[in-house]
Amino acid sequence: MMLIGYDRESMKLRHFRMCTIVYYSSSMYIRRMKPTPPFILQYWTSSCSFFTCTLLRLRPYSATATATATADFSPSPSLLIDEFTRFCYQRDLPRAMKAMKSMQKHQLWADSITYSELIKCCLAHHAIHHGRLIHKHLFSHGHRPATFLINILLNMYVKFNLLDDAQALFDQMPHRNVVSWTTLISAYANTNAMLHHDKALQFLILMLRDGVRPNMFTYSSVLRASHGLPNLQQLHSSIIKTGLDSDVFVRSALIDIYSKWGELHNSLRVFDEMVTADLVVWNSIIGGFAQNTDGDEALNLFKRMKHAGFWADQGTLTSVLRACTGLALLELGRQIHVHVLKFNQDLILNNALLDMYCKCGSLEDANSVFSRMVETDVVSWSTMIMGLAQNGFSRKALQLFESMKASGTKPNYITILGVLFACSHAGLVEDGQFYFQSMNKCFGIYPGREHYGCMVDLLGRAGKLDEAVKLIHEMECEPDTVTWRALLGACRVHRNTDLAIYAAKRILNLEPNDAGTYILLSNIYANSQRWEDVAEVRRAMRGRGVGKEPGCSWIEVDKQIHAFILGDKSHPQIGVIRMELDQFIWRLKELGYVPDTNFVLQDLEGEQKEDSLSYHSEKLAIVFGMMSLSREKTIRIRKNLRICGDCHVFAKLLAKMEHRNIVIRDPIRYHHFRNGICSCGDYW
DNA sequence: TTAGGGTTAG
Repeated sequence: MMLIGYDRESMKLRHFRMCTIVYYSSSMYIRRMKPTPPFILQYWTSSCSFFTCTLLRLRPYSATATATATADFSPSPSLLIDEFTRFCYQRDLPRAMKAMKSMQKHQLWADSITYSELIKCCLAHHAIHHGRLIHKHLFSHGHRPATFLINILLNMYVKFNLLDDAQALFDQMPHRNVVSWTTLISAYANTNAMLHHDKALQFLILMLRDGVRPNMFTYSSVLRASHGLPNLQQLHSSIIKTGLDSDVFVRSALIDIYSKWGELHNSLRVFDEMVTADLVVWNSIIGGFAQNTDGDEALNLFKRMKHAGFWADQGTLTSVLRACTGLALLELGRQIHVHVLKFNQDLILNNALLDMYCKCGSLEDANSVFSRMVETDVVSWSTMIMGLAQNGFSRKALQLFESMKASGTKPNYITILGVLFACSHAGLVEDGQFYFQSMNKCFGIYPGREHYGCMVDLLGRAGKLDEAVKLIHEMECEPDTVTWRALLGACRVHRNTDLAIYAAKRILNLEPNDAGTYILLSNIYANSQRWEDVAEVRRAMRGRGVGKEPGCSWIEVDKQIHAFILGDKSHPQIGVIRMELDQFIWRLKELGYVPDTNFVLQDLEGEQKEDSLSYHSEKLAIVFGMMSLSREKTIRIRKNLRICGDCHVFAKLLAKMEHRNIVIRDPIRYHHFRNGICSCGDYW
């Protein structure tokens, strides 16, 4: 390669082939190079073209400079563009940017593809400043880049999450094609803000008015922005009219959005209409059901998928684990764990596995997975902290939180929630207050509704009802039903009827058809022997058509799920189970067990009262577990309602008498019964 | 050049 420059003495363009080059940037000496061998100039990196050079011309084979020619180096346009292009393709961002600066000075531009490579490089390095310089260069000296290239810039701003910059650029575009519109629509649809979703939908209309036809990219993006079912159905009809509903991306987006709106039948319909699905669509539909707490259907689809000849990938297994988690299917979860080992480096999948073990009440397995994970993140730690807290190991949860801080992982909103949950469920009032008061100062996390809910729960359970009410009044955000429910629960435990009625009414103002609150209120009246008020609540429920959800417990035995519903006698072995249960109650009574009739919801007397308690679903499930599972196996039960005080005493005593381990998961927390005590310390 | 699935709470 030769260097080309103007010789200041002759004022002519010269080729310098043999020289020692000393070159400067401003006045600073940078480098000196001797030619080896003479006549052949070593290939110089093109960085020399950006400096004023002093060229020391040498005689052949002479070591002494005989003449000095100082030249203002002025490279040829093609050379500069070639260098720039090379750096862009080499992803050498600093050199490419230098080369671009020189091009800008000489009013030179490379082709669009080269800039797209450079912008990719900026995105990879999150180099926003460089991205803006490229934007400036492309529009410098009145230059007008092609629509293709502006689209790339537009996408760059979107990926940098600079939507205002993207919008400003879009507004300036003289010509917008389907990609320009789709990029902007997709940007607005992908945020969580309602306002942005509205914009995405407005832009779809403007796009149509502009005569630009949406394609599959546009529809698969804009679907995310749909608000409500009518709007979604409208979009779905437009998609069918254009014939784009056969596109797998569009189908997948339709399945996702129908699932998001809880329209699982529509999701399934869209899915079933497909002639063939690829793996991702299967994952969409399985994930849709798993996230909508319809684990049964998710598992059915998983079976169908395997039947159709597909191998599960990380995404599938994560959703299937989530379904197991929701249904508390420990044995199936363990089987999935075997498949997970193939993807043992996948962080999200491992986190789902951790959560499955925690939610199925097997902390030993969760600990074992956690300790073997090569990579952990804030979700892994938070899952473990919450898992320990929910399972009654509050101290361990707090110890783990300290380890997390020591590991350098920054806690997030949910981590703190787990910490407060641990405190509230173990009665650690002072610890809870300390973490709550320091969360903003130490971790920069402002307390949200959920944190206040935990604190109300913490104070309320500890009997500090006045402080709990004071805290609700101090909340910066409006208290919601979760907050009032926490107070209501505390009122029930501490028998504060007046405050309970106040809290319950606040809940019913917000959710007039909430069966749980009516039941809790009726419970409180029943505990205070206010049977007329109980009847009044029942009347209000009937008036509104609100039904009490019957207590239901599930247990997994030999890969089969057995459900026990209060008052339901459909289980094939129900007669034997009831007889066995009566035997256990009789033996326990001899050891001092007295049924706690405070938990009966009806105004019944004597034996009748005791009877309705005897057949609570969890008691039937426990007895069935004892009959079906070998002694060394833990009896694991999932419940739809909170466990009642009588069943709690029953489980504790039975676990001791029969030397069995029993775990009951209710909608809020877990109870591990062993040797006459429960992990919750009777505080729940 | 533009689009798709999976993890922690309630």
